[in-house]
Amino acid sequence: MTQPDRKALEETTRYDPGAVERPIFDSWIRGGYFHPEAEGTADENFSVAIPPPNVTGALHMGHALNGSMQDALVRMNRMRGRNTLWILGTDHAGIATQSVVERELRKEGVDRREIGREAFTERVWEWKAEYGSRIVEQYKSLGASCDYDRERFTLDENYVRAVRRAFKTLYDKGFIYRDNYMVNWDPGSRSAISDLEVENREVSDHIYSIDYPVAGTDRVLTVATVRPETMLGDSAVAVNPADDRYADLIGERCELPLVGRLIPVIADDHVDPEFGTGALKITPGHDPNDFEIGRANGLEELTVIGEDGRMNDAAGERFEGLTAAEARDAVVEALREEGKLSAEEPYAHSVPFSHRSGERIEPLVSLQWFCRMDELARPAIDAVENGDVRIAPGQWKRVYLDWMENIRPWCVSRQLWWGHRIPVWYCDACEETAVSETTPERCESCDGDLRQDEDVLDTWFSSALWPFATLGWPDDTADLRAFYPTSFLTTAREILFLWVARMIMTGVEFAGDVPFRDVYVHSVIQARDGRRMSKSLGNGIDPLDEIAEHGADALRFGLLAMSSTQDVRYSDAKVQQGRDLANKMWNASRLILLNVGEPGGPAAEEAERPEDRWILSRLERTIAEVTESLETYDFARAAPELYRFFWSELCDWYLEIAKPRLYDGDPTVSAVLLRALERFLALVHPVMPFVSEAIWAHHPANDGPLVVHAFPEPDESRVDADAEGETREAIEFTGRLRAWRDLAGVPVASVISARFDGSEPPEFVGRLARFDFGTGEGEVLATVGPVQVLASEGLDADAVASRIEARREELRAEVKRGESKLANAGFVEGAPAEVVAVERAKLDGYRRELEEIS
RNA sequence: GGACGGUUAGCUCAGUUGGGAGAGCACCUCCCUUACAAGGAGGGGGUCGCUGGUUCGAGCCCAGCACCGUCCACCA
Repeated sequence: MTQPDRKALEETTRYDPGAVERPIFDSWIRGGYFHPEAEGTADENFSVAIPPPNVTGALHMGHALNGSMQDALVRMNRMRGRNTLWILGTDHAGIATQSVVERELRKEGVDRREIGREAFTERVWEWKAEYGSRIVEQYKSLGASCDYDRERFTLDENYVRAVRRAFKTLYDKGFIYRDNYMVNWDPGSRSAISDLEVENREVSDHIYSIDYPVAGTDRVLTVATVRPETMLGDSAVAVNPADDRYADLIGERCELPLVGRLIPVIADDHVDPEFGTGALKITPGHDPNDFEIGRANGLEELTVIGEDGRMNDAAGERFEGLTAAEARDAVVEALREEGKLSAEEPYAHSVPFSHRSGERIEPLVSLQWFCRMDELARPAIDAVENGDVRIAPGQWKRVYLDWMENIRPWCVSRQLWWGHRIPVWYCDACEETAVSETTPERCESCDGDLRQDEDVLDTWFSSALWPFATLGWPDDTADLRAFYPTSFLTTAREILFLWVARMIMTGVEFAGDVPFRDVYVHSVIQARDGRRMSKSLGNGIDPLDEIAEHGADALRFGLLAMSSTQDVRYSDAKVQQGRDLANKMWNASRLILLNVGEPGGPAAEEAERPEDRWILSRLERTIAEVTESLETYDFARAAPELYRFFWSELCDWYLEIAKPRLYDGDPTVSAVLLRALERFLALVHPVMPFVSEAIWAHHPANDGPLVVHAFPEPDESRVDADAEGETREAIEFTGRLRAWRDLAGVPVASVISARFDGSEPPEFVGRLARFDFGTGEGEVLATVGPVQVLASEGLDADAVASRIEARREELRAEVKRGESKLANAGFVEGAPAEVVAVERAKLDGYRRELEEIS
């Protein structure tokens, strides 16, 4: 904790986040405030598991936004006295990390296959030790109050046990199985990937019509295809059984051009007679639809494209070794030569690409491990339907349920070296398969040598266990008992299926309860151009740059303020607003803290003046509003509300109103200001932890750091509607007088002589508007409501007259509007009585003012 | 092909159950007034995407259309 330092307070007229943030963060760490003991129950405690960033990653805006949201709620609950844990860690991120290290090796001229699996993974671990947790350090810059002593990694020793336990359990239940099946093959990473890692992109291709001669006849079947290169692996031609044009050909054979193989003409309902020629070439080895049709009809699954994305020897000498793209041109050329190409037209369609490598997916049949999801999904569907897990905003609940209802098997094996190696061992001697949590020495059946499966698991298989594996599962640990289930999850919607849904499934299955009670799906912060921020587009903005320039509090405030239910374009205007607020807080606090009297005066509660009661009342309303906003994840409402109260009500009005009394040492004002400042600092701390803690260090009531200060509860007894109304009226009237003098062209410095007709307003009205109501005599030049402005040297009579005429014009328009509205029988009879009454009162007011003003 | 969002001031976005269109930034005028010029006071600026409908009254409700975005989808 920094020591209160009056000199620093006097001299520092500008808040400098760069100088303040790190020492404050270190003091929090030293105090151990982020490291709770495993005590109490999950119901009493508050816990969050951070979405683990990739170990290769750097903090980006999505992390910064999500981190700001989590930290706001974590800090608020910690301040409320709950035993609070925010667990963080990183994900080993199979493909991403392997690629990074492979790239490094390539720079040294080394291929990973040369050094072998063991040496390679050793290199990855070295890389991880050196660069791996950079992102964890970056979370500290943001001020994230995670428990850095409990940092986890998805390849930790204990995590390996969790993954193996999960795998074995699912295997024993029959959910996990191995099968030769069509998968999304990513030639870039040379691995299978899951459906969720595939993105469809619109591509301009050509659609080709190819003539397949029907054997023993002079007829041809013309098929349409966008992938002519796969015809080398065709096993059949299919037509719709109800299609009269081809009914007589079913059961016949076609001669496959270029290849000469005879393939059957089969009937299948999947064929749409309306599309193309109504005849469909069937390549079970290289097309997901054809694969299904092939299996249904017992067709041969030929492979002509290999795992490297090139044509293999089965494609024939002429094409072997070509990439699929090259082979396409070559096959088209060959067909043209043979006169088998009857049409070629441009064709736009969507094509699957690997989300990881960006390469075009090559559907291939290969031997992979799959996890059947339907039975796991059932309780996870129930959990959301019955409210055990609440998903907000509401539309995402529907999206989640739709996906879960139609869930398909998950391909969990990856042909990589970096990751959780599949815990399956094969015995070549007796062909036994062993699935085990621990590494078996010998084959149990024949004592033969065992060989572990070469593949690793999908990264998401391990992250699916995150909320409980980080707490020690599969052991029954104190952490699990104290902090599981976690309290909530905030997440980007792109990982709703990839991660969130799977956590719910595994949580129910393994940990016996849902992993979190609330899921809040936040918006996406887009680049200024409205697209996603991305490295390749070069339109990203680095949150660390923003922190360096404006401070972490400013970035947090800005992100929360701009976060919305809809996606939003990043603009640093809101971040600057946060920076300005931090500076304003600092300077207003200087004014207060350097001028308040000695402690021991009357309590704020005893204040009697309306303006004192006004600010205390406004404060409590603000506390209620901000608290409710935070509790409902409405950060975009909470942040501006904090700004509005502090800047506009406390600084612009109350401090200006109270200054003379403050300088005079009025003890009531001191008490009011100290109370307001203390409660506000605690209220704003979850959003802007650094500046609030920095100011708190100088507050006389400081008896410990703000990070563990009580979060303010709204105090209804301080809400005072009368004082609010009275002061609001005085403030509005001050504004009218200021506007009047501005339009009348009165120089700022000159005080306007005036008389007040009736009982005088609060002292501050005249002072802040620079009107002197005490000078009785003189010619009345104008009236502003109850104020009679007296002629004096500084007043330009013409300007005043035109100002008055302008106002009268406004009033006449208002009167007209009100009269016509009230003359409308439909309105008077149809609208609620109070709406009509309000309208009448307004009309009366305008009429009165029109009479008064001259 | 389905589904879900969005369209409001020059920019980025709010707008609770339908009762006189808001904020921040930008802009204009004036002010270095002893907390803050990253400041203070005042001000200008909008056919709420388009077309119909319901209603005394529509940014808000209903129907249709247009454009932008996201997700899901095995039509070659």
